Amino acid sequence: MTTTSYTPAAASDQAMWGKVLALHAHVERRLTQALQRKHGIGLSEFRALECLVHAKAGELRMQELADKVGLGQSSVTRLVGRLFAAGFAFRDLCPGDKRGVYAVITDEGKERYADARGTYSEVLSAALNTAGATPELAGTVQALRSAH
Amino acid sequence: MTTTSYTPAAASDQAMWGKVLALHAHVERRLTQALQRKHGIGLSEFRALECLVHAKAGELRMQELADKVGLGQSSVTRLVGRLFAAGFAFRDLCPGDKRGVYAVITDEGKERYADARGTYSEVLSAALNTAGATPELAGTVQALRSAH
DNA sequence: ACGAAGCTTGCATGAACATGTATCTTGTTG
DNA sequence: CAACAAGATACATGTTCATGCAAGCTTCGT
Repeated sequence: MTTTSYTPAAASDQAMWGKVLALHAHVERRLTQALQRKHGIGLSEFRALECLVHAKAGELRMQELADKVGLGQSSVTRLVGRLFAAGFAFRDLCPGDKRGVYAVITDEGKERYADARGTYSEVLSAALNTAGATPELAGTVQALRSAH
Repeated sequence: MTTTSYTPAAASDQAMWGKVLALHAHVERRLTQALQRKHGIGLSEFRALECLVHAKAGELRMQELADKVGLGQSSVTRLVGRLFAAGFAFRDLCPGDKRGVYAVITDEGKERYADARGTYSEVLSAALNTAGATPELAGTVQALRSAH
């Protein structure tokens, strides 16, 4: 009838997604502020460093990094540019394919990540706790945590 | 228990939040593209219209709107400016408090919202389904839907 | 009670920044 | 050479932070 014939869970999906959005906004805002204030880096930078630290040899192709941090390809070009400007990473040519570029983390980048990691973890759990303490989001947080 | 010195659930919180981020990025991207392509409005505009439609008299104070859509105060000033430029809303002075401003939805705004509402609902459910079909996110989506 | 000083609140504006889309450059491959 | 792939760049948008301004509120001296 409507565009698709019949979408049974659409209404509850919408209510559910509204809570996810509220939770996401709440948590991400706190993480952003804490990382910026205590360590001088943004959330995308932190997550990129995290990916690089855990990657083999501390390096990733640009497109791989884009997928892992959930950004577009061009955003990652500039993100790595920022990491380079801050001394946390550099670009390296891919030996086999001269089109390819590796983003490589530096020792300084590893240190900054190690510094910020604790903050991230603490603030994340704290933000989830405060969100879970509100009646509106309690069920959502609990469901996510139970599911692991 | 120990919120500060020792956070037992921190590690799993981090893993869990990574999945929420992936899900959020996936779904929001699809919603953004669908609304922009089919109805020529952004996600924030759609959500603002939704808040206004459901608000008493179709009007909200700027700060109320900011809270509901999860944006900062200045972002909402500009968001309502865009809605005004598109003919979907206008500003009205608050009678009691001359500092206050109401954002009021227009008939045209209500129509555009009614048009886009179906798209939003369908794309949301579809995006949740595709995400839930991946082994990585299946558990997360299921947990959220069960919790409703 | 009056009223002015000082703080707070609600919104607007300008500059900086991050992101997405489209396009361009360069390199690879058939 | 044609077709395609990986990144870089140009441009337009949207978001935030810091700031500014105007209106309400509070307090205190007279």
